[in-house]
Amino acid sequence: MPELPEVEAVRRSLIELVAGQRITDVTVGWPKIIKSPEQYEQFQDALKGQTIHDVDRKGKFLIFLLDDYCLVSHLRMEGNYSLHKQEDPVDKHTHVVFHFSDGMELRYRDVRKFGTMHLFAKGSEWTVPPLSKLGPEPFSDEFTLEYFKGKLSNTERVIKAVLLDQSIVTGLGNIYVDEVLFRSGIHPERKSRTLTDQEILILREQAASTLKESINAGGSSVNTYMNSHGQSGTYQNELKVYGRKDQECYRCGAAVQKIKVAGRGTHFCPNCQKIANY
DNA sequence: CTCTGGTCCTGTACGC
DNA sequence: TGCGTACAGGACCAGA
Repeated sequence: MPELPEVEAVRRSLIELVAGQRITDVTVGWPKIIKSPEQYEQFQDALKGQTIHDVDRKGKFLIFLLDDYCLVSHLRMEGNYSLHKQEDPVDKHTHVVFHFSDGMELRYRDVRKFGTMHLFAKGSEWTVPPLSKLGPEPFSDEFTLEYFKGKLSNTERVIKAVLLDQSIVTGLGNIYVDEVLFRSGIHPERKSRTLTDQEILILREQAASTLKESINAGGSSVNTYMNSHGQSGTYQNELKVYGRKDQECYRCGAAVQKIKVAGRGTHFCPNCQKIANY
């Protein structure tokens, strides 16, 4: 559920909590979260003695930079980090704990257990999945009109499926794709190759502006999502179609519809986002 | 190539 | 009131 703006909110709050912290030990309560190294014991061993220097992000991935390693963390549906004292009671959904030399600990909590962590030797993280497969972020210089046009015209898929594909553009998830398509006046089931140059231009602008606005609002707090300080964002109040099934479209008053597209619940306004004629 | 459906998970919503 | 069941979803994988 956390998408780019929410992960950015987490990154900003997290860096204040962990920058400079030295890891003395790591507890792993659910080994499946650790995707690499294959043996989670190696994950634990490698991290002992490492200091966290910075927390970066690409798309929906958090990237912890350590002395010799790089920890790549994906929160998936509802993973979250928080700092605790050792003596604080441990929630039953806490699956990974990073113990620090000052006695505090960073806890990774994830009710669904869908989140992932990859540990790589520093510098190699961009050469292997998952980071190597990511396309540019919507507001990056690499996300040029030529690039976007090329990707959209090169496939028979519907636009929603293309926007969810992290290898084409990274950071959008189910919520923001619906919002961006609404703001662009484009039906989620339009074949991406039928989009006009003008529509592609608008889509690119709206993808960037929607995410930027949400970042500035601290992200959206749908389903009680919060950053690592326990603060919620406010962008959920700005959502125009997501979660508004059967409610009036803010723009035209028609009832917002919910259908399934690319296997996902999809909200759109049938009046503002017409598919006819294509 | 692309779509569908299963997988991983568990809390929540819903029907009876 | 309480129980069973369907559902949600990011990324990935197998099969059509």
